Amino acid sequence: MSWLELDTENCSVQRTLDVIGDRWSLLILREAFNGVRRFDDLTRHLSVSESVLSRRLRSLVDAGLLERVAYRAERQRTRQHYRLTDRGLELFPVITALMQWGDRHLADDAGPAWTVRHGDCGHAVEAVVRCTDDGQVLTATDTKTGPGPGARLVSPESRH
Amino acid sequence: MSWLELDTENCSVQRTLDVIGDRWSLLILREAFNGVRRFDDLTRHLSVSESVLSRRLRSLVDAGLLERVAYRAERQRTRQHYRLTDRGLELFPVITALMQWGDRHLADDAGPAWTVRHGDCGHAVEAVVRCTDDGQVLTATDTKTGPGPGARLVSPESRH
DNA sequence: CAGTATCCGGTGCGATACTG
DNA sequence: CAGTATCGCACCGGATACTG
Repeated sequence: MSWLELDTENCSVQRTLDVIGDRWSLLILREAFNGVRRFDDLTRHLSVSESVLSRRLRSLVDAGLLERVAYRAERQRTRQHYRLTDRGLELFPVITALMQWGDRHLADDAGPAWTVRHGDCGHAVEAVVRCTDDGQVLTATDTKTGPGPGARLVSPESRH
Repeated sequence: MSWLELDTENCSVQRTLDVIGDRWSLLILREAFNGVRRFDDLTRHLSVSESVLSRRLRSLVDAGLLERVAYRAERQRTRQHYRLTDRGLELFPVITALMQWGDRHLADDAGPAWTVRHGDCGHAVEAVVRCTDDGQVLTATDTKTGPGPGARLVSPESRH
């Protein structure tokens, strides 16, 4: 028996997708990364109905990715916005990797609609997988996948 | 008017999600990265019905992420498997970033079920966003987002 | 401005049965 | 082993109306 027979029910990819794997969450988060954080701005930027946006925002707040904050600009009335938490900010590589793949494979002839640049120097950014030791950029074939400490076997009843 | 009023319909995140943003595609691809590539192995590893798996595989083949290949091991009969294309392999940062986030925020006490390591040296890998110039690892707040060559305005009728 | 409540419809999914 | 065909249902999302 190889590790290929390990269960994937507790896989982190699956668990993450259970939180943000629906049709709207990642798009809402992308807007939040871009600075669009108010309810009505989100309804304009995403063509999403108010009721759906409301539900998604609540689930993202419940999951600890966004927090609802009241704020008041100088001499203006109080408004609400949804701010990324640290937990939410850590999804930056996910969003960037999705964007990068789309830029490379699905962009218009004109090019991508958005660019993300390093604030300090203005150069483009890239999402990569690296070795934590020497920092070398790795492709899938440079890596080996194996069971981790939480590994479980594929349940017997699903085997023939 | 700021670039916050730019349209996001042609956003690369959205386009990518249109291809792999459903409930199963990324899990199928994760299995493919792990070396699980035959139809019946996939049905055991993912608790997905055969009809759904069939449809998802076809859409992934149509999108050019997988290719269906017949092969024959020594003295065995011909079998089929679904192999990642170059295009599919380039989703490695997406899968890795999702897994990393789940490892950090949603794992069991026991730890994650899987680990991905650099084949040469055995050290763990990480998904990061870097500056293409100096290679510095960046968080969301280190970056600036702006319109790219394919940018479009938010359509007037959706504004008030 | 910032939502909630309600209803309704389509799509995707799962179960089951069947084929080469 | 590697799928396809069919069907029913649940859920998600859209539209609309309404509230503080």
